[in-house]
Amino acid sequence: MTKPIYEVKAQFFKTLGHPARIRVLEVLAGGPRSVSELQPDVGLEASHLSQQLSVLRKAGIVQAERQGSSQIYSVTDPQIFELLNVAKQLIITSLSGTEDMLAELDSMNYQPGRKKGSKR
Amino acid sequence: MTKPIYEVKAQFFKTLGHPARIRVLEVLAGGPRSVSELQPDVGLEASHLSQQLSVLRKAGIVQAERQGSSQIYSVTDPQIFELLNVAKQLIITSLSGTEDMLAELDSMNYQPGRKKGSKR
DNA sequence: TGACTATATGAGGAGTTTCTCATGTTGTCA
DNA sequence: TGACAACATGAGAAACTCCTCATATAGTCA
Repeated sequence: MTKPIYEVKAQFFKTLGHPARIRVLEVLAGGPRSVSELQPDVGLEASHLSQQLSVLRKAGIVQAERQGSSQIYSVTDPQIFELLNVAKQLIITSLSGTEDMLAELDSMNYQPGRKKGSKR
Repeated sequence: MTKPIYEVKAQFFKTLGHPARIRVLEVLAGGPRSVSELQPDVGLEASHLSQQLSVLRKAGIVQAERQGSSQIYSVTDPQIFELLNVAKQLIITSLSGTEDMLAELDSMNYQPGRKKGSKR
């Protein structure tokens, strides 16, 4: 009952298809972190974060190691960051194609009065 | 109201998180195709395929061009194939890590009586 | 124009995911 | 041992996604 490749791939992408899970990976790019270190950056309620981490863990994308009373999470395979980078590239390229989003970016740059750093 | 990067990324991966949509991209790797050319390979009922194509279109991952009575679909940015390849690599590496799946692969190789080529 | 082909859109049930709240487990430290 | 901290798990409502079926639109060709 081995699944066809495209199903495994789709499942894999699905696992990445959640803002909090992406956020976790972005933070882990800076090195291993405990759950309580992740929490403020990801900004989820503790149990919810735990659930999202469990999704990433079950997919084999991150791994946890107990250290005293904390669990230290880290990515299993640094290639994941390459994937995130290619995705970013694709998004940038694609933004240049869709007029409205480009316009939005434009307006961000051309209005010096706006707090540009206020996102996030 | 610009979305934070991790939301856009998550949305992007979500778009890839469906077997049929991955399948479409795999077929389009061989060059542009009309909907009716895609259909047998993807194996969805026509209207369902149309809906999935619309998801990919709205995400800017594929584009359609009318040619007579057919729509010819193609990928917008060939970098998407790089993404699919990195994903494949990650999956392969990750398979080597999870014992059960490796065992499954093993059993495929060690049973000569089985039709190995029967998938897909 | 009418019949036909190719593709798209909409509505709705079934299934899945997300998130909250309550509770469980495991480790630390006094 | 008991109290506390750090994390995980489970149940359930709300929101979303998938898929089917019915219908719509656009192009071709007689």
